Amino acid sequence: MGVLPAQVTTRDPLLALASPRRREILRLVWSSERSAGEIARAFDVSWPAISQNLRVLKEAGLITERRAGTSRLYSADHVALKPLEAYLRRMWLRNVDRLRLLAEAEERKRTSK
Amino acid sequence: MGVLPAQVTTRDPLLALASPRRREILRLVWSSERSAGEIARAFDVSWPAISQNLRVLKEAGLITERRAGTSRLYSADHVALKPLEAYLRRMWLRNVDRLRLLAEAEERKRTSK
DNA sequence: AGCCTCCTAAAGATTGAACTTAATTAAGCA
DNA sequence: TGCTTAATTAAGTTCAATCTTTAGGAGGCT
Repeated sequence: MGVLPAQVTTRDPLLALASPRRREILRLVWSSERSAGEIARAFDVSWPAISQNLRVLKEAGLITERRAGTSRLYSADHVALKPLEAYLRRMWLRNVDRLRLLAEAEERKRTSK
Repeated sequence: MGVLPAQVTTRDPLLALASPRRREILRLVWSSERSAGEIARAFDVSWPAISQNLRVLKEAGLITERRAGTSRLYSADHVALKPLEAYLRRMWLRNVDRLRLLAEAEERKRTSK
């Protein structure tokens, strides 16, 4: 008698948050709705890469998607994120992810040449 | 003038929690100290596999290690885990990880033959 | 209709995570 | 010292995550 699930595939929220990239994306849509394009422009990776990450976040139920014309607008789902807010805010205060992303970029540059 | 870090390597706590296996381990040592052997016996994987996971948790600062004779005793670091407790308890109430581990085991069995 | 713009889907490469088995360290005890 | 128990380290394999490039779909304009 259960209601059919809204999402076909469901992902592990903590696995979704394991990626610094996705945490940065989440931070971008934390307090204001943003289009996929806006988000992609904030990073130094390809557009599809961001699109894929947005999907992971969406399937984990951490962000919501809304279509407006040709754009898709994403924003954080604060209801789902409630029990994680304390941790994320603390982490962002220390700018952990920014440092981690920089370190990873450096590492990639170092090993590729 | 900073104090030298107690851990040589430091890991991402959310990355550490991304693994259902490690979350189950964490649950085991949540309210009582347990030896590595005790923990390993609770799972259907090799001993070194558990040892590696314990290290990840330790380097993420989520568990503490104490040596007692030939044993090593692990327990959850509730200070570090404080901002994540709400989420973990909720997840464990729903037994999400147990189901996920079972599903993954099934999947492995299915695809390997 | 045609042609933008915006974005996702598909396919393939590369990297790293999580396991395996085998070897090693370290403590306790005869 | 040598043997046993307890656990990690090392080396190698497999699989999945994340990126890339290329192709496709859907809405809005003229």
